[in-house]
Amino acid sequence: MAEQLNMNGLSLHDSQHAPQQNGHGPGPNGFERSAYIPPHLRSRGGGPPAGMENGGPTPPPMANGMGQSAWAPPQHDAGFGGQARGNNWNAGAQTFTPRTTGPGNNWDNSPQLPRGFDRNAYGAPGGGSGGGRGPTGAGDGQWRDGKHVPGPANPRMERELFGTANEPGMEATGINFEKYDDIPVEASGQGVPEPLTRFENPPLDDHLLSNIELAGYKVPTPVQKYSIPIVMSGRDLMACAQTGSGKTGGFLFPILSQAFQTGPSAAAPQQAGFSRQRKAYPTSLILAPTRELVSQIFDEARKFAYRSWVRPCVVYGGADIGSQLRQIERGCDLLVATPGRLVDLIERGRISLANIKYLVLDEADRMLDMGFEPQIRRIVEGEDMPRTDNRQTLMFSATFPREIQMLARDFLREYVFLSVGRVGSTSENITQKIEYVEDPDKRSVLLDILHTHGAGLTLIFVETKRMADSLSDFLINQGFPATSIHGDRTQRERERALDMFKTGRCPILVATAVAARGLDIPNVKHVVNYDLPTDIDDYVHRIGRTGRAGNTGISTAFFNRGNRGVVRDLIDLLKEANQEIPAFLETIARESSGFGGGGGRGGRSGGRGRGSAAMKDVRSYGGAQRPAYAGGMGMGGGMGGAGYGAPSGGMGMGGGGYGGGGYGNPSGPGANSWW
DNA sequence: AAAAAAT
Repeated sequence: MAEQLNMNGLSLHDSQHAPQQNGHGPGPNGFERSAYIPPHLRSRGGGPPAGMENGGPTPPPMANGMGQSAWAPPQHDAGFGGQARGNNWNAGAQTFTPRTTGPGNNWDNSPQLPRGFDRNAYGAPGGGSGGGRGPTGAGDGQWRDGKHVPGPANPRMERELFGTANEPGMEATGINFEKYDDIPVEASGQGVPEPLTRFENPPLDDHLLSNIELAGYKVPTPVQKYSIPIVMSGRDLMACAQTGSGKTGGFLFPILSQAFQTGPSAAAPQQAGFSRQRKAYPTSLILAPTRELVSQIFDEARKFAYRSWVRPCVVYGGADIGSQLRQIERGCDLLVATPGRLVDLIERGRISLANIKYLVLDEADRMLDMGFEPQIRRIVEGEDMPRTDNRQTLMFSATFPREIQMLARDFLREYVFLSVGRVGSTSENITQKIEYVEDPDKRSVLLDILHTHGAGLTLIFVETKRMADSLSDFLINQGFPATSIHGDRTQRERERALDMFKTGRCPILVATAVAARGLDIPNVKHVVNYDLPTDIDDYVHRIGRTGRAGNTGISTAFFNRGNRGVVRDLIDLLKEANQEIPAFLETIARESSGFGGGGGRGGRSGGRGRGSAAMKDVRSYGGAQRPAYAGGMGMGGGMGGAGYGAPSGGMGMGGGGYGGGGYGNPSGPGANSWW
């Protein structure tokens, strides 16, 4: 049972080994159940606000009616390598992150105290690290006497972490890195460190290097070349990069490298009055918008934390919270989370952010789109997270619209701005076809395609959840091995669908936007945009599910007049990627441009610059406080892939050029919905 | 407009 804490295992097995956590048991959980208040109803009138943010001396014992209680149920895994880890932290004052105060490289890892932080008190409450055999299996090492003592090799674990993942995806061999070398990267800011060229130079931690090798990564991707030295030198980072660029490694490598070398950070001061502290104090927190993405990042973290003292954990909604709680208790140094579930766990008093040294916001623009801003702000600013001076913050976002600039201003400190060109758009690994198909004909055209391109994984994107269901039902009725993934399916169904797809047992997956971004599914042969998205960036993300890592892929999009909103962007994109442009696209583009004085395009340009918003360091245009948004939209100078998106001429023109932009709501604060 | 996410 101590195996499998990977995501899938977590959700698939939870009902088996956690019966009493699910409600009707005696003790804590029965209590939990009856006291449960839905998150969105909490702290509105009624219930006392969580009065323990600052670790006040006498927090109410049941601040939220749950958690924090003294009863501490028996740990069923206690026999498996000791109970709560935490006895090995007497290693002297180690600081986790040398946060250099000035710019420049700092490759020696001499511990420095973060500014204004005195961390000599080593209370090491229950959440600590120690000899326990982490159930994640990823980190079996220890931090002992100021040294990193990696755990023993574990062939079975190696197969699980590195082997099987690579079999279908041929990830371990033959990665075509030439593709990556074409990706332009631009860094700006004060004292930007030199990019590295190889993982070994300047050196990452040896143990990390051995894990990187196990994973089959040979050369850093362009993002990694820049981000690794930036993070290692203690700087904050704002990176405009998309999935597929290797950004997960871009933040995991430097974070883990430093963690391996400097050991656990001091634990937060013990809160008075709590003898059984079951709170975890992670040192790294990674937030991402979707459960699948979080799961994927966690899987990567497990690989690179293999045999180390670092215990990665993952929490997200839709899965049994009980098993996640137990996982956290066994050690939680690097936490990957969706915002909602994390807030929940913080409210339950099970996670403290007081020890965070590294905060990563992945797909930040996506998180804002999904309405996570209040929760993110709460996590970053409204709980016990160290302030910007005492942590390192890395933000990744595909785009850099005003809202993200605001977040960057509030969350980052003297950040380095990194702009990474699109992967895929300029590469010719993907053959993009656009077919004119009226809505009622889509099904039969799809059948033709499936018959023609029989072999290989086919990913079909639709706009709505209902369509995802009905189309997959239809395909199944037609005898195709299809399944679907969308937000109304249960987490278990989602994971199962994804797994069936990845393993090829179900090589046709019908998906909504939930799968459009971030998901790394190796070996997708064909992406079908059954319904085109209204945002060209979504299109780029979707087709980016194929042609990955140097493989070739095909993309087919069904286009009709209902999609004329994206026709301009689509043409530009196809041009840029050296793809054939069907005549009907040009025709419809001409029709549309005469339409209401450009109203069709006005929304995008006059709005808040969604989509391909500038991947540009706004600070050079008047500082981060007042993003000179409409000013410098010249689309990141020299960035590949920046040529499309905003209409030629950029934002500056967009506002004035179109008279008709009645709904153009020119980027006032909070101009969130413009349709 | 749709999707996602804390129950």
